[in-house]
Amino acid sequence: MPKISDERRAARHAQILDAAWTCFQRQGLHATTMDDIIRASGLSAGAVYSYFPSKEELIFAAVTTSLAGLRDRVDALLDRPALPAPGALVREIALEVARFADRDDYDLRRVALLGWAETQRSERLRGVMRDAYLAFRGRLAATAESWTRSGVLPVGTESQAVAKLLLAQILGFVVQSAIIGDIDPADLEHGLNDLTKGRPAHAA
Amino acid sequence: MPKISDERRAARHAQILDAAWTCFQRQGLHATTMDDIIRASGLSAGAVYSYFPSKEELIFAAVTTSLAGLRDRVDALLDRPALPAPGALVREIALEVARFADRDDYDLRRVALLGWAETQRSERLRGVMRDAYLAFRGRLAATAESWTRSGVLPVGTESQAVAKLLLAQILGFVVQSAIIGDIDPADLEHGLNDLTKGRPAHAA
Amino acid sequence: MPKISDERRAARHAQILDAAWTCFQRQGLHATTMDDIIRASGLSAGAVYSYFPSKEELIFAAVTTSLAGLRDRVDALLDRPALPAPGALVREIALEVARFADRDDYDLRRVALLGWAETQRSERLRGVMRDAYLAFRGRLAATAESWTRSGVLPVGTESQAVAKLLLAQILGFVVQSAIIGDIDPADLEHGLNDLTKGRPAHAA
Amino acid sequence: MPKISDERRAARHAQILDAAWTCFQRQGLHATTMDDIIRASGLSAGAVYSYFPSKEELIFAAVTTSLAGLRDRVDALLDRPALPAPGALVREIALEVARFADRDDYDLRRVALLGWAETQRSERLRGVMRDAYLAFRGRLAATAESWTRSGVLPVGTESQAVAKLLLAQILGFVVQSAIIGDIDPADLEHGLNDLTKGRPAHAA
DNA sequence: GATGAATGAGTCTTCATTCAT
DNA sequence: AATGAATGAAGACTCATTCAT
Repeated sequence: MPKISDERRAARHAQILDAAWTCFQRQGLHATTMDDIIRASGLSAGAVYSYFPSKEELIFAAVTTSLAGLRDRVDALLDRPALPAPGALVREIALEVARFADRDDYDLRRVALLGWAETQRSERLRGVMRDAYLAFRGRLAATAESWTRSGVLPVGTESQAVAKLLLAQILGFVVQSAIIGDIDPADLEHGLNDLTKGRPAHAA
Repeated sequence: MPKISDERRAARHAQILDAAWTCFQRQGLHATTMDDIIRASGLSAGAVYSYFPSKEELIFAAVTTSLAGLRDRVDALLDRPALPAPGALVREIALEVARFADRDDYDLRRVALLGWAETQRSERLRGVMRDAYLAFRGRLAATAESWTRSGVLPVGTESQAVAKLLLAQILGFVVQSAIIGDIDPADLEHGLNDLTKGRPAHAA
Repeated sequence: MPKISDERRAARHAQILDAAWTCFQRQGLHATTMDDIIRASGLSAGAVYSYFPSKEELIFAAVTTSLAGLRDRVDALLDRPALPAPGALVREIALEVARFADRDDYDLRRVALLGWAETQRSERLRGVMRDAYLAFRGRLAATAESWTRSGVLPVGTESQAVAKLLLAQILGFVVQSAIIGDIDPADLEHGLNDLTKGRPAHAA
Repeated sequence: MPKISDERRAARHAQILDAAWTCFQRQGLHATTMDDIIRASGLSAGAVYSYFPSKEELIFAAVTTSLAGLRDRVDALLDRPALPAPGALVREIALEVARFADRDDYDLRRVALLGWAETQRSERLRGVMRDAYLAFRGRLAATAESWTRSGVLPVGTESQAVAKLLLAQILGFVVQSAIIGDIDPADLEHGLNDLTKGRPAHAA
């Protein structure tokens, strides 16, 4: 029987995670100190540590939470009965990624870069992220299959290769978005359409 | 010791940079301590600091050097008189990126993730990286134009959009490569060919 | 540990300052390491740094605190309704300075030399010290005026010049005291009396 | 048989000492690094170390040299056959101290403060400085005796006490000069004359 | 349960001095 | 004799974590 209600616990949890992301985003994962997060959360050191036993755990939770948010949004997009053509779908997903901001100071694109780097340090995080992207890619492969079935893509399409390419386009959009900053979701669609209208490579 | 020769200076410089990359790759940029690098380089603290005035500068140099290496390799690929079709070109570039390893313990893909994250902390690094990717994209746009001229891509092709898409594919390959690890340069080509063989979106 | 009481905070503050002075006096301001002070204070590095954000700040606080102690003692001397003659007053002040030792290992005279040197490095410290000595001299000037009013000094006395001379005598006592060590407060009075009994220069 | 002439050696010696003082004055004794001095001297590290075996030795030489310069100037003043009255003499000495500048960036007053502080760290330096001031005070005592003989000071004058007071006035002038900066050699004379014109303390 | 002061190992960096060339 | 690159022992300061109150 906790002295504090479950709701209150969950609220605190979210409050800390929010504070953490605000800091992480501004300063990066490692330049952010626990004190930064503690202050931003408005709680005490002890309180924060009662929710997350270490900074590593907090980083893990923060990245994982973002990944789950991304999954929910992408799932919503892919669960529709009638799916748009590849170019349009990529545009829509990229747009959703760009829009993913719970608060003003939260941008999934910047978050992603930090999480990816952390992946090189934490085996566990790499595992979770791999699983998330693998699941994402699995859904894209299923989509490719449905495109093949409906004749949008030719018979014999390698759905896994298509899924890898589409995921690459989205991830690459994130990188350009965060570092160069001059890319628009529609650019992906336009580029893909231009490429599609060309003569197939093997016929050149 | 009297004045050291320029060659020797350059050799020391490279020796330190090598040591730094070995460590950075193993532990990430910030978890690597100067002491790690100093020990790995076989030099003394003072010697390392006489070549790089701070850890930040060393990180900057390490990332920048990688970027220059990438540029050289990509340039070599794009400078050929007869360029392959889009799918094949993307495959070749991705292959080159995957092969970019001066030593066993150096992998441009892993390096890239670390550099991208650092970009969120260092305005200067972001600038340099932006410029590098912008130049890269410029070359891809020029390639798209030549494809348009040679009829590989249709008249009216937005070369900038195509370049953004192609760069996205390469960057996204890097991410999947580093995190999931099951992607092959050929996957990009195959996926793109499958997509290209489909009916153009607007004609569906 | 919950919030610490103000008294306890003040006690810790004084404890660190005490430790600092003990070290400063033994080894000088710059040869004293933070570790020396930390060990002498019996606290941890973090604790010391939570009270004083840097060594410079600690030096500043230490010198400033001494200055305040000096001011209090001198004020007590000058606030008396009936002031002694110049020679006696200088002797009394010098005696007070020589006695100023909160603990055995604290001697304002040695402290002064260190603070004066530091004054050449720290603009801020120079400002504080200048203000302190200016205030001291102001009080001496007021004293000179009262001597003039009571006829101890002749009409037309330049109270500022007298104040400068008296302050010089006290500061010079400090220097001789710290470096030569064979000077007694009474020496100042005797010397001044001998000089005073002589024929005025202009009347010679 | 040295490869380098004695003159050249002496010139080098002076050159290093000059460089040292320039740096010491700007930054203080301890904040000045050997590298600062080496660069300012225009010589190599090895060269500087062949003249002064350690930084401590260099500091000692620098302070000692200043002391010798001071002694020469004061001696010149006190060697005159007809000495002025106490107030005028103090003014002249203070003026000489204020003028003591071999180069623009050399000021004996600032130097003095640094040397005094160092005195607390170096037994040897304290000894040399004590001897120098003792000698100075000896000359002032002799002067006091001659004043007594010539009737400027009353019979029974304690020449040692007078000398201590006069030295205090000069040293105190140095302190006020370096820290407050608004004192003039003439202030000492005026203050002393005002005090001298007053009724002797014992007669008050 | 909560607090936040305290800990102390660990970080980056400097700098007096040496010595191979 | 002269050079200046190299050394490496300190130094100032930080910060994840704990635990007495």
